[in-house]
Amino acid sequence: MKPPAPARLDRGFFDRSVHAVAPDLIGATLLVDGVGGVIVEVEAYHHTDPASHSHGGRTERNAVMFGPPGHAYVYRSYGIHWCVNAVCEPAGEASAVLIRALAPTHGLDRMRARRGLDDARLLCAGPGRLCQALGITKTLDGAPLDAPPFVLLARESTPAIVAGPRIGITKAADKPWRYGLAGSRFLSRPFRAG
DNA sequence: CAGTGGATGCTCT
DNA sequence: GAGCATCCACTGT
Repeated sequence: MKPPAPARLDRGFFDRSVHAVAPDLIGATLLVDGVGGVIVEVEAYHHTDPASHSHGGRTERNAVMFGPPGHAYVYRSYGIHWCVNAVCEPAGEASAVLIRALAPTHGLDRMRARRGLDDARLLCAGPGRLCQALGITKTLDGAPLDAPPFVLLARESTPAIVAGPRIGITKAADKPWRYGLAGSRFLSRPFRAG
């Protein structure tokens, strides 16, 4: 017997608190046009969190965060990189999970060509790196995660998850809202005691 | 391995 | 005009 195909995550998966969705995304598989891998690192940004782009209210850039869950919020970081989030919670709550690192499993050659690197460990180890490897840009801002070019597959077992402070922020920097797959070689940075 | 600084462009005040 | 949810190259141990 052929094992059952992994379930696709539907929009209902994201229609929960960002603090529930974020750790549940660890171990899920994210693909864009067939290129991607297993999510090993994420960060949660709640609308009541001063570090969240949505904290100051709706603007042109963060408008997608105020829309329905299960969609991609893509923004430009430091003028150079793209970063991708999954919008969570009921529409209007404006919370999202930043996807920070993948363990590459699909389309390694295309990732290497886009990144100009051979080392699999560095292809998707960081939010800007993974967007470059998967070809994610502003054109996917607002796109649903349960339709092409995205594929999002549920994990098939519950992994060991570690948590710690988020990276690269100055506000609410003490909150332990970064989640990672314990022991993964593909994290953007190691977890302190994990 | 740790720390520093430059690149680079858009958003918001 | 300031401030970034980053990355890379370079320095010094």
